[in-house]
This record gives sequence, C-alpha cells and structure tokens, in this order.
Amino acid sequence: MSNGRKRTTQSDVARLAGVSPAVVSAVIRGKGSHNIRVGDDTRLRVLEAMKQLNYVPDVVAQTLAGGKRRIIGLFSFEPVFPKEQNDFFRPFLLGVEKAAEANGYDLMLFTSVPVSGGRKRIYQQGINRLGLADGVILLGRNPPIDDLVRLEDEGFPFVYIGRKDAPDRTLSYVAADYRRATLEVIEHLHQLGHRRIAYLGEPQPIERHRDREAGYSNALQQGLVEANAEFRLRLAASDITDDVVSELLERSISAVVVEDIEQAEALYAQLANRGIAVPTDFSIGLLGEPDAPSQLNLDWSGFTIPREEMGYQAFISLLARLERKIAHSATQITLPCSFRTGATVGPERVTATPTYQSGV
Amino acid sequence: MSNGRKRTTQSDVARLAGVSPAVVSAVIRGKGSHNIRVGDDTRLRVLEAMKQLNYVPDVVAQTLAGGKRRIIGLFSFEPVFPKEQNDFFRPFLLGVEKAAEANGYDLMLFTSVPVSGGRKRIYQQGINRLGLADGVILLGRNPPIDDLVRLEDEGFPFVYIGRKDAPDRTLSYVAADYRRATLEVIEHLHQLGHRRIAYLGEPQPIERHRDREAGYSNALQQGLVEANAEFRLRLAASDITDDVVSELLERSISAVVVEDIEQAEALYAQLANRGIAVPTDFSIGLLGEPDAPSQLNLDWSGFTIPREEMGYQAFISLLARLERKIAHSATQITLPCSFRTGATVGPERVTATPTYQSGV
DNA sequence: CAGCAATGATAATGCGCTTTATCTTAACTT
DNA sequence: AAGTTAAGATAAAGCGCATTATCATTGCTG
Repeated sequence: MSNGRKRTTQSDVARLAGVSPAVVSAVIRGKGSHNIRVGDDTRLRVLEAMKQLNYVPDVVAQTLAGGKRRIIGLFSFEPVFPKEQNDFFRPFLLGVEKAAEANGYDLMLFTSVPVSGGRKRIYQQGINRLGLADGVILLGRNPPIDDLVRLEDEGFPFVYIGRKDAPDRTLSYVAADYRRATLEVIEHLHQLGHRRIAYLGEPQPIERHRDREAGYSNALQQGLVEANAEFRLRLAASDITDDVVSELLERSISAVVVEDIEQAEALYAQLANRGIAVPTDFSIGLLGEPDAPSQLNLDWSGFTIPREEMGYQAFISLLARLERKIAHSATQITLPCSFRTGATVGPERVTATPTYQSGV
Repeated sequence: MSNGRKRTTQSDVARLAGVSPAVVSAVIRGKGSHNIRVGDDTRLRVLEAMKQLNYVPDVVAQTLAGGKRRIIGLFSFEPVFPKEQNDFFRPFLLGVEKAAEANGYDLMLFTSVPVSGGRKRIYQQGINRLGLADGVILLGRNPPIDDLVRLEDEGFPFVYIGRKDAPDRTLSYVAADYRRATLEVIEHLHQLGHRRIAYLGEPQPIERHRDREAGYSNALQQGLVEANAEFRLRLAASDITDDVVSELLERSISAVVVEDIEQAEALYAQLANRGIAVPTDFSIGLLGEPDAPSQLNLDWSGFTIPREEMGYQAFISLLARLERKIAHSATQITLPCSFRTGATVGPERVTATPTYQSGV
C-alpha cells in the first residue's frame, strides 16, 4: 500500500460510489470546516465503497493539502533513549508523550541528525529536516546556540526544555526554578543553625548553574548567610582536594551547597578522609537530585526537578504558540522544584565560631 | 515558516537564482536518479539563493512527490516512555533508535492513537495514521490481532518486536528464542542433578509463553526431566497457594521453571512459609529476567533477553523489506537469549526420591 | 561541414488530497 | 408567480516538490 502496488485513492472510492472526489473527502473529514454537504444515503454509499476497497487516506497528501500535521518534533542533542542508568531525560520525554497523547498529536523523533564535531546539529548544510513537524521540542545539556538562533530567526516554533539564553533573542523555554530551589535549600540550612555556608559549583557554569548561584546570592542578600562567610568555589570534582577542606574549615564553614552530584560526592569523600562526618559535623546540600549512578548511594538533601511536568508544559506551551499562529512570541515558563530532606544535612554543630548559646 | 506566514518554496528560490524550479530540485537531490544536469556556477547560485531565503524543503511535499520518506514509525500498544521502574521496553527502543540513527532515518512515535476498550488501536474508524512512515515497528504485549491482520493485508510493511502469529498469515517479527533458552535453564538444572522439574506459567498463555513451554516439552523429550515428573501448572500469582507447594512436594519435584517474575516470587514466598529454602532445598529457574520491580530483589537464575539487539534487528529487517520493495514477504528472526546463573538455583538435594549416591 | 553526442536547462505533469467557488434543484416566502 | 433560501453536489485550483519528456547549445569526430 505504502510501497509496491498502487495505492487506492479517493478517486477510486468516488468512482465506485458514483460521486465526485470532493464528496469522499467531505465524508472523511466529517462535518464542519468545508462547505460541502453530503446526504445521508450518499454518505453511506461512500463509506461502503471505502470499506470495500480497503481504502486508507494518504496522510502525506492530506497534510500537504490541508496544512495541519499534528506532529510535534522531538530533537535531543543527546541520545533519546540513553542506555546508562542515567535516566535524566526520561521523565521529560514521558511528560511530552503524555501531553502529545492527550492532544492527539504524534511525536517525531529526529535521530537522523548530522553530527559535527561530536555534537548533534539541527542544520545539515543549511537544511533542517525538522520541517515535517509543526513545531519542535528541544532537549539536551549543551546545544550549539547557533542552531537555536537560526531556528528562532527562521520563525520555526520551538520550546527548549531547560533555560536557554541567546544573544539578542528571547527563546522559548520551560525551566525549573533553580534559584528559588537553591534559596530553599539554604533556608533549610539556616533553620538548622547554619550561618556560614559556601557554594561549590561547576568550573564552566551555564544557565542552570548561574541560576543556582543566583539563589546563593539571594541568600546572602537576605542575610541567611553571614556576609563574611561568602565563599564561592568553581572546581571540577577531581580538583576537590584536601586543601579545599582545609580552606572550608579555616573559614569556619559548616555547610556547603553543591551544584552537581559528582562534586558533592568528591567533597563528601574528602571530608570523610579527615574524619569529618556528614551530616553530624558538616552539612552538604545538593542543588538538585542525584542523576548519575551514585557510588556512595547517599540520601542527599536537595530538591527534585519537576521533569515530567516540564515536558508536559513544554508541549502545552508549544501548542499554544502554534494555535495562536504567532511565530515570534517567546514564552518562558518556570516551574518550582520540590525541596526534599535527606541525610546529608543536619543541625549546625557549634564549633569554632559559636554564634548562639549552645542549644540542643 | 511552518505556520503563520507563507513558506519559502522552491519557486521562490528558483526565481531568485534565475533558474527553473526543476533545477532547484535537482540541486537539492544531488547527482543521480534524475536526468537534470546543473552546471557548477548555477549550482552555487542556487545554493546561495537557498541560504539567502533561508529555504527549507518541505518534507511532506517531497514525500508526496515520490521521494523517500526515511521515516520509520514506532507504534507501541503500551506507553513508550513508561513511568514505572518497569523498563521492559526501553532497550528495544534504544536498539531501534541506534539503528535509525545509523541509517539516517527518523523515528515517528505514534502516540495519537485511538483507544478502544482500554487498548490502543492502529485503526481509527477504518483509518490508520501510520501512512506517513515508510514502515512501522510494532511493540507491546497484547496487540489486537485484528489490527495486525488488517495491516498485513493492506500490505503495509511492519515488523513486530516479539513473536506474533495470526491465522492464515505469516507476520514479520523479531523474537527471542524462548524455547531454546528454557531448554538451557532446564539443562542447567539437569547438570545440578535435578530430574523432577515442574513448569509454572501464566493462566492465559500467548506466543511467548507457549515458546517457553515448548522448551519444557523438548526437555521432556530429551529425557532431561523424568517422564513421570511432567507437571505443568498455569496459575495466576495470586493462586499460588500453600496447596501448590504441597502438590510439588508430593510429586517429589525439586525444581520449577517459572514464566513470570510475579509467579516466581509468589512461589518463593510460599516455599519460605514452609521453611523451604531456595536454592538450598529447592530451585527456581526464572524463564526470563525480572522486569517488574522485584519486592524480594533476588538474584534470579534465568536468562537475558537480547532486547536492544531485537530492536536493532527489527529495524534492519524492516529496512531490508522496504528496500526490496516486496510488500508481502515476511521475515522472521529469532535471536538467542543468554543464560545467566543467579542465586535461586542450586544442586539437587537428595530427599524423598534418591536417584544417586548422596554426593557432597 | 554534416552528423552526433554530451551538456545544461526548461515545461509540464502528477502525487492524493482539501477547499473555494459554482452550479442545480427543490423547498419556502410573501 | 416571482423571488429567495437551503440542500446536495461538482469542478477546478492548488499544496510543494520530483520527474519525465523535451529543447537549445556547444564540442567533437571523420
């Protein structure tokens, strides 16, 4: 049907039913939209003919003629079905899938993408295959910003899952509120008595890291962290040595909030080397949730990213954009994370810098 | 581009480049197939015009006009990105994705499918949306066979992941060799001295269950299981009561091979109730691997299903079918499973029916 | 210099469907 | 009875592209 022998077409049906092709089309599309009226008996005759010929409308032709495809593309700059435990992306996709299903859309996974310099790209010698979809949801930690800019300039509707900024453009995205979530983690530490809290992050911060650090800045502004305790570190996990611990102790730091699980684990290990126990002697707040398989398998205190919800909202947001037919109108949505207590944060243990009466 | 304002078309490019639309088409398609020749300078002019207009070919139109779609559909009768731990399907999809990527195909996830009676269906009032794809890979434990039959009769190319039989039809599929794998599990039990081995399966067996049972039958034929020990049970997990254990003991059964994890766990629990330890006193071979989150979290002896490989092969097989343009030519592929030892199978403990000298 | 093959390009047709403009009757108005 | 409206259907124009048949040059052979 789709290959090999000739397809059964609308005209075949029309001929058999003794009507014009337009009527067949009208029968298929049902009432509304078109101004073709079909009598009940005629409709039945057409349906009968369709059945008899085993007729299946050609979606491609329908699409070309009609416009709406009801297809949303899904483009990931990383493998869509990751093999590793690392399930970071799955919840996003689940959310998208649910939204698609709820709205009667199909999903197109663009896997035939060109790779240049080890990175997936949207454009292949100036051509993007995304065109088959009405719009596309983008995904992945480190997209080539050029591609996004170009896509935006073309007016192709897309929504990024995760915050993405581009120079002189306002991109649409659905992001998690890392700033607020970071603030909450610090508030929690504050409630437990911590006043001297340091920040430990990726050496090469991008949007999602900067958002977290902004939360730390907010905490400073609000006095949740003592001003003279402000201490920001940007180190790769492998650079978190014993010296770092020394420095933290010298500064009387009692808690650290950490961007990434790898760094958190490295810090934990170095503390352990010194015989410093978490959370008894020292607290670590993870600014997120462990996504890579944790060797230590600790119950980290931190927050949960609403991944599935983000996927869902990305779809909805894209749909809204499509339906309003406003090509250039960015929507930026930020969803709250959920703070969750774990076993790596405890009450401050009054040591070098007693700020209070020692309570319980 | 795809919505709102007019699309940039080939004619636009042609006009700007001062050539006919056919030339633009030829430039896009590259050498071969068509008999249109384009001079180098002309080609450059066209490419320049394309770039300038930000032209993106319409895949739909390309397709309708006869070009290859390079799209393989993926239709699952169950959610594609399952929320639960139950990751049964993911490896299949991973395999398919890899194959698609390797062959420059895109994947179309059909999620906008109609649901009738709680089951996903391909046909929606006689219409299937699958037509956009060149062919489709089907997936899911309990498809409505009617849909498969109809799809097959239509000549729409598809491959099922998992064995599927339909009356009077030969369907294409990629399956795991459950029969052979079951036989291997029993051989292993045999080597450990077990001679009286029972079979425990689903109350409503379908292909994949029957294949396993066929392995048990083979084992009987080969004398791996004593003829008078033949004992086949088909019970839901909830029906596996203490009576079942009694019956097994009465028959001097020393090992059971079990189709499904749920039943295996139920049996394990009932044995434990009686104080019968696995694998010391009794052995259980699981005919597969635990897919649902196991409460017991046991290290089951059983076999591994080559899921990713199945996905990959399904794609390759479909491709072969498409390229040969043979609509009706089923390909059935069976891939071997890997036996793996776990902690639920041990040497037979000579009890009621001592067949040997009691060894170690 | 006639004859022929490449080379470079065009016009026109059609893929299968949707939709707009149009047409024909039959059924109501006043 | 003339005029209007609604119902039922059709013809025809694309949607954006690929392809086939065709044409105009130019270069080359003997």
